[in-house]
Formats: sequence, C-alpha cells, structure tokens
Amino acid sequence: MTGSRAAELNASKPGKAGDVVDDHEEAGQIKMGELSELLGYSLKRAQLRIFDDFIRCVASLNLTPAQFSVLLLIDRNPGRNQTEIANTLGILRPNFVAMLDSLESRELCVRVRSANDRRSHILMLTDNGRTILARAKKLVATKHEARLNEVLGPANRAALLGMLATLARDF
Amino acid sequence: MTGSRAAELNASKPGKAGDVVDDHEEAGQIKMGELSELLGYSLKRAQLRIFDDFIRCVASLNLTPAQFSVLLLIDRNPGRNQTEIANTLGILRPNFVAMLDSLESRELCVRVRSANDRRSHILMLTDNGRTILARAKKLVATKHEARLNEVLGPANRAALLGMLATLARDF
DNA sequence: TATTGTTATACTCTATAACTATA
DNA sequence: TATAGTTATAGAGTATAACAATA
Repeated sequence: MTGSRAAELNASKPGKAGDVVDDHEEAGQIKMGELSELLGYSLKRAQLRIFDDFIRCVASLNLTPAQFSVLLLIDRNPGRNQTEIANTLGILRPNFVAMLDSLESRELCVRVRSANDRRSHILMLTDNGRTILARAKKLVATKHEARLNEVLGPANRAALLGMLATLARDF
Repeated sequence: MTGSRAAELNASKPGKAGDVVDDHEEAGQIKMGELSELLGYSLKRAQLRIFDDFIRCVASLNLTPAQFSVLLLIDRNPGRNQTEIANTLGILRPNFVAMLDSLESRELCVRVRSANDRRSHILMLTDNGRTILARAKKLVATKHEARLNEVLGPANRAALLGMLATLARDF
C-alpha cells in the first residue's frame, strides 16, 4: 500500500512526504531537550529497567513482578477474596481471573469457596506456593534489591522509595 | 477477626474451588508486606499516577506522554529520520509507523524524503506542531511539573529525577 | 549484502459490559 | 436490588519476521 499518507500540509510549506530535503546533519548524539527534566519520562524508563532486572533475577522461578506481588499479598492476607486482593494491587477483577487461573494451574495458590458468602473465593497459597514465594523473596533480596543498593547506595535507595511512595499516595 | 481460615492446604491436596472455608476475617486494611519495600512496585504505581496526571494536564491538546516526547525530540533534532527518533525513545520502528501516521494526520509533523538517502524519512514539525508543542510544554510546566514540585518540594524533585536518571542509565 | 520504512501478526495489559450465582 | 466471579471483547503497548525500495 503506497502513497496513502499524502496529507496536504499547508500550515506554511512543510513539504509533503514526496519532497526532498538536503540533510547533512552529522551523526552526533540526539538531544533529549526538556525530556531530561520530565519526571514522568525518567520514571518510565527507570521502571522498565527495574522490571527487566526483576524478571531476570527470578527467571529460574518464572514469576513476573505482578505474579510475585499477588503471591506476596495472598500470603500476608489469609482469608481475603479475589476482589480484595485485586483491588489492592490495582488489578481489575476481570483481568485477575486469568492471572489466578495461571497461578492455580501451577499449583501455587487455590481458590476456596467462602462459607460466609458463597459468592466469594478465598485465596490461599499452597505449600508449593509458599516455597516458591520464599525462594522468590530470597532471589529478589540477594540479587535484585542488592543491585539497587549497589547502584544507589542504601540511603539514596531509602529516599527514593519514600518519594515514590509519597507520589503513589498523595499525587 | 474470628475464625481460623482452616484448611491446611498442601501440594498434594490443593483443594478444589468447591471446597468451603470458615472465614470470618473482619474488613481490616490489607497488609502490603514486603511490597512496601519493593522499589519496582512503588516505581510502577508512581509512574501510573504521574502519567495519568500528565494526560489530564494536557487533555485539551489530546497528547499522550509518548506523543509529547516524539514531538519534543523532532523539534530539538531537526534532520533526524524515523529510526533515530524511535531508537532514542525506545520505540521499535514497526510500532513507530502508526504513531507517526497519527501525528502526521493531525498535521503536527511531516515525513520528508531525504536527499542523501532516499530510504530515510526526515522528520520535522509543522508550524501547527510547533504551536501545539509550545502549548503542551506550558501546560506541563505550569500544571504537571508544578504540582510535582508542590508535593515533593524542589530539592526532592531534583534528587528524585537524578536517581531515576541514574537507574535508567547505569542499571 | 545491508538498511529504512513498512506490513502483518501476535502476545500482553488494560478497560468495559454483561452474564451467573449468590446475597 | 446488589455483589463476586466470570466471560467476552476491545484497545493500547510491545515484539518479531518479512517485504519493497534503496544503498
């Protein structure tokens, strides 16, 4: 499919896609401009890096950051149902279903029908789930967070965590 | 809180969804556990908040953070082609095509075939694009970043930006 | 042969409406 | 009527292979 993007641009004379321009810019570094000062931009790039590292550090257990957070929350909050866990993590209930299906099929957790309210599914870890979670915590602490401490230093790491928590809470 | 959330579950008998459990947990706050100390978790939540605020602040111009960053980079780096701009922003070239189609259809930028290398499309803003970008910058500075300064304070904001840049670079 | 822009495609995330079974 | 879990679905975002034009 060619030439569908012809777009008549008049604004001044910006040129159409067919026009030609004499560009002899040398391959210097691209300027980031105001992007360097944009907090959201650095936040996003840093987040992608850190998630990549997290996945790499727990690769042997095949857990995503989201799965790890779910296991952690189930373990720390016995007796909670799907809606409560999902809401806490900002996961929409419909999207939580497939996630739990996956964790349950790997026998890391189970849904148990509540006696009080038979609509609810109480979530709990299996023994296997507790084992995997414990291993994941160790990998995260000794590899992932340890590396963060190296790069930032403990004081900076704590300060960063505090500011991010502030943003997530008060912003 | 009352009951024991009975049911000792083990790997061999994970329990089926039909089973019943006696849960009388009261609706106290859910414990975040080690999640509060996980930098990646706070980073992700903060990033989502900040992107939401960015979108809200420039809603009148209908620009996403990604679109804003593309316009900014094109403006600051005249004569660059699609691959160079996309790579700088971590956007894959195939995914950059639809994004540029959208920006070009809104007459914010144009592709111009390079005279040196007729495979390349040099990117440049239209007058309209420059106007929209200037307005977006103003909204970002006076609404979005100003609010960040209020919540964090200028010193903390600068420190946060520095640490995030460090992570994006050295991690 | 290699590269630029492109198409096609697929997989993950996220978001909304509506169904079911319970309450 | 309302709620918990679920299904279906749609839209972003992201990833890879391959093709045409050009180098």
